Amino acid sequence: MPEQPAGSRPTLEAVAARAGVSRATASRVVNGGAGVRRPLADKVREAVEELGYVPNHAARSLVTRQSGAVAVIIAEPEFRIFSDPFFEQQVRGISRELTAHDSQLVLLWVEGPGDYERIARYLGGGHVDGALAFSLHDDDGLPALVHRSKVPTVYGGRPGAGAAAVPYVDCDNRGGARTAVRHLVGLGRERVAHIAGPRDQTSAIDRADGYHDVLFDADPALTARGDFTVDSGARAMAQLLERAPDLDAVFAANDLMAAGALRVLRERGRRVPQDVAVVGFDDMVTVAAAADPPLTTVRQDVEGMGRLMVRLLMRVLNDGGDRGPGAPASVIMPTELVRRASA
Amino acid sequence: MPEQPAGSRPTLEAVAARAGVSRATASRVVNGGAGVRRPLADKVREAVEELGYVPNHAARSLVTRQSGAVAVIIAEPEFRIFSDPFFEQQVRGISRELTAHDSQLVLLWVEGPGDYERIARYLGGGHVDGALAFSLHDDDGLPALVHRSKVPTVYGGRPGAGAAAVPYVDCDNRGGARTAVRHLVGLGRERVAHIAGPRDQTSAIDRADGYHDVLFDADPALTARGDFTVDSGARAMAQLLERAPDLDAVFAANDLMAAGALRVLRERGRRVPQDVAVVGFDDMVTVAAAADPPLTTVRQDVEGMGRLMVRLLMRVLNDGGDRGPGAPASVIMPTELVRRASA
DNA sequence: GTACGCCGTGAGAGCGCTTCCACCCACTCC
DNA sequence: GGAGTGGGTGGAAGCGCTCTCACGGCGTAC
Repeated sequence: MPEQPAGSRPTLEAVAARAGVSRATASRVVNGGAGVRRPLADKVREAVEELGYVPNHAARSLVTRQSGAVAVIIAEPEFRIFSDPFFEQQVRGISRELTAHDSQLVLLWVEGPGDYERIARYLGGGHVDGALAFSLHDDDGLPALVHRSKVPTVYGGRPGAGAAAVPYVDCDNRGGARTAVRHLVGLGRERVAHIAGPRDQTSAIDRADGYHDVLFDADPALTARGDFTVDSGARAMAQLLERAPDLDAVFAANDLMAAGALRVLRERGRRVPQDVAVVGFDDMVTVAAAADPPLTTVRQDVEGMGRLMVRLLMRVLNDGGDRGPGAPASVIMPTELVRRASA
Repeated sequence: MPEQPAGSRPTLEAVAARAGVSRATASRVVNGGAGVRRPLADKVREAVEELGYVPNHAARSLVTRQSGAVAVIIAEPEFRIFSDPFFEQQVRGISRELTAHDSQLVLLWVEGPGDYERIARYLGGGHVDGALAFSLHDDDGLPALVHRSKVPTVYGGRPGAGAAAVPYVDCDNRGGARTAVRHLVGLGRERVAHIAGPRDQTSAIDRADGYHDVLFDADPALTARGDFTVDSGARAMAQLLERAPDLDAVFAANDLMAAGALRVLRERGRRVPQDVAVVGFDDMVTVAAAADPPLTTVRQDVEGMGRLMVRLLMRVLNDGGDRGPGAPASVIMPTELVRRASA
């Protein structure tokens, strides 16, 4: 039965009094108990239990100068955000790992460049110990801004060439693309087309590079560009069909565009996979498995990437500013080809 | 050119010194400046600017006993989380509105019932001023737990009968369903089937109720149940076709199940909408518009619901514990029928 | 011309916690 | 047996902020 003054939570002071020790000792026990003799420590823990003591985060944070929170900066352009469970899985991974590190997740949703000022102020305000951000377009100003705020940050996805050398976590876009294209070639396809993503996104670039790694002398007519949306995939497919009616396979830089391609192929009477084999990328749950026919695609462990981002950040945070053995290396995660009916 | 001791951020003290006023006055200006004469206030603001002063949140929070943060509790079962941009939009709306209220968004991802303990401790710890949660299944223990923590909370989605009377924001599931079914009837359809959602989710129940509002004497053979996934929709459709081969329309309780239904109808050679008209619910971007044929569906303003949740919470927070004119009423938002090709 | 009141300002206490430092008490070593 | 050592403990100083309260100066009313 707690016996503090009603309406307010018990303080360390109260715990100390009840345990018959000083506040200093009580504090030590609450924070792990190193250097406190057993019987005393037990008495304190008992008092904590009885009083239902929960440390006041603000007070602790005030003196330790640590917030115990990490900002997750979301700045995806709308078209991607709304149509992509990707984000969700990644945040889930981040959340899980953060919990394991006793840290809180503060979500910062960026409403376009006009909002950067606010983000900068927030980060500069010392509300969070570190930040996790996602790389977008090459010309985005966010990374520079985050960098200036001095808050340790780890990126999801390889930042564009413009950005400074920052730790990031990405999947092996290029290798995954190679696997996809090799699979198509292994199926005996001889005219493998590529529906590429936006020029200014590293994931799209890397996937296109993977395509060219395998098909280094590919006919330029076999490549069309989309913007990662279903419609753009459909348009690209239509273009390709016009430019190269003899194509017998398509590697799309993501599942959404592959779905668009599938639609156009069906409309034009091309059978998948008999006439044209199709491979996507991402293994987006709602899209790939639900497509008709179900999509063969390249899977990446998005949740795992989220977790890894947190681990990397924690390492940076623990190394402190001492720059340890250099900034922690970035991590590239493997991908996996998921075979379904489309190729 | 800031002139504080290197490495540490300027404090109010520094601002006050530079402006030649007391810390108290500086504080007043920083917090709106009420009751401070113009010239002094200007001097303080100038000092703030020059020093690049940002208030220390922990210190402020320690004395005001307010965190300026709101928890968003996510506890969806996996199947839904992964396949539903719903969550994303809602969080986006919440984030936007929270920003407008100068509050931070702390994301609490619940990893199943075993994780409730942690959530309770966090909420009880006074880290947040309020919470936003989503109602799930009737038998979920979370609402009770949140309620016990005394943290003011607003729900997204009408909580089940078991929950106490809590403020919530929901869309007009029942009315939307009525509109959908009336549309089908208006098209001249005479055998309108329903693919219902899980029994223990209020949204599914309300949508089924809407169906029965219009078709109060509907043939029970015309209703099959799914669990809001694509596959379950397909299974339900197959069942319906078997039980009532003469059906000429289907109202599915969500778009995912409608997509599953579409697939089965196509496989069985039923033309949509000529033979069977199909209406979904939610207007899920990736699903409804991308379906073949594009899905006629009921749209709800998910982002708007998110924003409303925040406004409701802010009202509760501002009314304080004084219980004002009773707990704020819940809000039901209108829905809208989006006509595409499937009906 | 004096008394009263009010508004604007500053001094200072204190929010709950961590942590430095001094102290004390074994215990060991000469 | 006395001095030195070291680990365990408590006292107390802040961390940076808000807010109460006392004070001083000016305006108004009598």
